[in-house]
This record gives sequence, structure tokens and C-alpha cells, in this order.
Amino acid sequence: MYVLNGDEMAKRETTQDKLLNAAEALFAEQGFEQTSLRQITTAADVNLASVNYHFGSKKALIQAVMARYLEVFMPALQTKLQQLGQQESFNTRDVFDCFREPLSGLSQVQKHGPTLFLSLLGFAYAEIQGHLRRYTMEHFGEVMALLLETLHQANPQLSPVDMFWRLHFVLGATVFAQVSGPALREIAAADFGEAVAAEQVIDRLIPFLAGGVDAA
Amino acid sequence: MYVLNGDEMAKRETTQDKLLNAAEALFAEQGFEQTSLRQITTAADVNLASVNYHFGSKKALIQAVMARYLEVFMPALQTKLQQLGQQESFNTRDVFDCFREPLSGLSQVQKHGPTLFLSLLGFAYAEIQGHLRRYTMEHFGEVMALLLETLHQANPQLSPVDMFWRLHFVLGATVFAQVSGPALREIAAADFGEAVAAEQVIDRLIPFLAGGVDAA
DNA sequence: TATAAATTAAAACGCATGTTTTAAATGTAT
DNA sequence: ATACATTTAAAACATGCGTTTTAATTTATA
Repeated sequence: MYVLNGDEMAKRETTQDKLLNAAEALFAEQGFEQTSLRQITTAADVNLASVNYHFGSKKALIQAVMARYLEVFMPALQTKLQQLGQQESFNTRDVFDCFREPLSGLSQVQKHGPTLFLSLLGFAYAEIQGHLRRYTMEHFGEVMALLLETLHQANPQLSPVDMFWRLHFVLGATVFAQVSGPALREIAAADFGEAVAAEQVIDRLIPFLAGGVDAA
Repeated sequence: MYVLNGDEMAKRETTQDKLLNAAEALFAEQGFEQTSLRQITTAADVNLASVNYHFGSKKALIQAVMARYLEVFMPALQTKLQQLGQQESFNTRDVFDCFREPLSGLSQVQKHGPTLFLSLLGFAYAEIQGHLRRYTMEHFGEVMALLLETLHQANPQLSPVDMFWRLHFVLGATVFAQVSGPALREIAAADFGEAVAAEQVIDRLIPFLAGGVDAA
């Protein structure tokens, strides 16, 4: 009888994990709609039908991919925001800085977790697909309310409706930066001779966002 | 022999115009990929094959829809930017205000031209389709260079590469605001009891953008 | 009015997608 | 070892898409 040794045990991936890993990489690169089940199953080296067998549908696979990150990220962000809320004074920049640790913490679930997650989130918002928008909104919704409230505390001079709009502008800039990030980094590298790592884009983004929110 | 009177002459739409009008409305609402030729030709009340007969392909139809607006908007924006460039001193806000007149001028080509155009532009960027990105970049590219230069004049303290990134963040926030504009206006109206016209979104957007670009 | 060109209509084509079905293989208990 | 459930494999299915083809019809031209 053949027994797996430790290394082989570690390497052994279930079909579902193979699918999740292959899918998230392709989704983050091409978007959800543009990625076919045949691409995914080929990359994962499993049978085409296994997506429907293990997940039920493509929709469910997409949500499973998102869930792996959301379940780690959202509670972490919530904690950070709550901690900040207990301070007696903070500014917009402090609020956005709350995203940094939860984001980089995603490298636990995957080596390039932080980048992948932001790309996925970007596509989730960019693609108008109802179910995805609803799904992410459901999971983002609770934290969003807290975020809105925290931002309002940081900027009491702005009315709630003003903050609502600015928060969504923030979301748009973030999403867009991630989705078109690879292309932009290429252009930037070509035009300015200076390579920019994916992680550094967020360092450029945060001051921009804080400036926008704080604007008169 | 039956002769059309003045009114009937004016109402008479060629098949191509029927297609362009039906297409732009559906594109602005659903995006380019999500809109099928069958939807378009049904809405336009023409035969399915007429898209390929008159335009050659769906791709060409999309570009024709964009061209109707770009050909009006881009020269107008260019003029405005050049005028501003001749002033000896101006700030970021002045640069973004250059977009207002060219944008509202689009109501000439269609009643809701300004809103439609921004939505179309939003989808053109949001959808990763190569040809659209290239096409709009080609037509946006010349003006983009001028815009980048003008913004740099307004903010000499920012390095060109910094300004490059911030300009793209600006684009992202704008695009996103338009694409998800209808949904957001709904939420805002429900949550804050205050209806926001599509045109007013840009009034909220511009201060945000200027603040972001000007950020330390 | 007769002829040619341009346009519209209807149907079919080729292709890719997500999903389902049916059969084989594998694993797991009794 | 046998019977059962789980998983994989291969093929087919149904659907919607952009496009092309062929024929009918309208419009323009001589």
C-alpha cells in the first residue's frame, strides 16, 4: 500500500481548491465574465463538469472565490475601524490607513492575496452583474455603514450626503486603479522609466483619496 | 404622389440613425458587451442584419456611437484647455472646470447627451475590451497629453509621474461615478430623501477630484 | 417605363458559453 | 470481497451570440 509522505500531503490539493486557485488567478486578470469555465478547468487540470458538481454554478464559484477573502478581510477591517473610533480624535488619512493591515494580512490566504483581492473587488464592482454587486454589497454593506460613520467623525464639517458621494468616488478611484493597474504600471514604467510595484499603487492612492475627501 | 410635409421630413430617421440612437441608449444603460445586436435592432425596429450592412460589425457600431460625441467634445475641451493655458496663473479646480462647457454642449447632439456620453465613456474604460480602450485612448490621447501638461502647470510641485497616477485616479472616480451613477442616485435618494439629478453628480465630483490632485 | 443599384427581410451558419447527462473510476464502508 | 456512495470523465445539450447568405423589396437612374 502506497502512503503519502509529508511533502506529498502538503501538495495534495482537492479539486475544489485547484478550482478556487485557478479561478481567482484568471478572474483577477481578466474579470469574471471574460473568464470561461473551460479556461478555469483547463488551468486547474480538472474536468469541465467539476465546477458544476462541486459548486453548482459559475455564479457560486465566483462567490466562493470572493468569500475566501471577504471572510478574512471584513472582520479585520471592522476591528480596525472600531479601534480608531474609540480614539477621541482622528483624520481622514487615519481612516484610510485602517485598510492597510487587513489588506496585507490577506497574504496569509495566498501569496499575492492583497493584490488579487483588490483586483477581484475591482471587477466585482466594475462588472454590472446584479448578483455580484448585490453579493459584495451585502458583505461590504455592514462595514460600509461603519466606514461612512467613521469618515463622518473625521470630517464633521461634511454633511452625510456629501460623505456618501465622496466615499463612492473613493471606491471608484480605488477599483479603477486596481483593474487598470497592470496596464497603467506598464505605461508608467515605459514613460517614466520607473517600475512601480502593485503594492506601491496604494501608497500613491491613499493621499489622493484623503485629499479628495477632505476637499473644501 | 404622396409628399412628406415639414414635420414628417424632420421625423424621418434613416436606419443608421435609428440604430445609433437605440444603440447609445442601450449601451449607456447596460454597457457594450452586455448589449446584443438583437436588443438594439429590436429597439430600433429594424432588421438584425442591418447593423452589419450599414456599419460592418458591432465593433464599428460602438465606435460610431462614441465618435458622434467625441468629435464634438474633444475639440471643445481642447480649446478650453488652450485658453486656460494662456492665463498666467490657474489652479487644479480651474482645469477641471474646463470640462463643464464642452460637456453640457453635448446636449446639442442629444437631449441627454452629457449624461449619455459620460456613461458611454465610463463603460468604454470599465470594459477591458482592447479595441475600445485603444480607440478612446487614440481620441483621448492627444487631449490627455494637453490635460496632463495643464494639470502639471497648475501643480508644479507634483512630479510628472505623480501627476500621471493622480490623473488616472481622477479618471477612475469619474468613470465609476457615471457607471454606477443611476444606482447610487437611487440609494442616495432613499437614504437621504434628496433626489440628485445626474448633472449634479459632476458638481459633487469636481471638488473631490481637485482635492485629490492637490493633496500634499 | 425598364434596368440597375441600394436597402430590407428572413433564415441559416459557425462558434462559444454554461449546464446536464450518462458512464467509468475511485474510494469507503459493511 | 461486496455493495454503496462519491468523484471524475466524456460527450451531448440548449442557448445566445455576431455574422453571412440568399431572396425580396424598395429606391434611384436612364
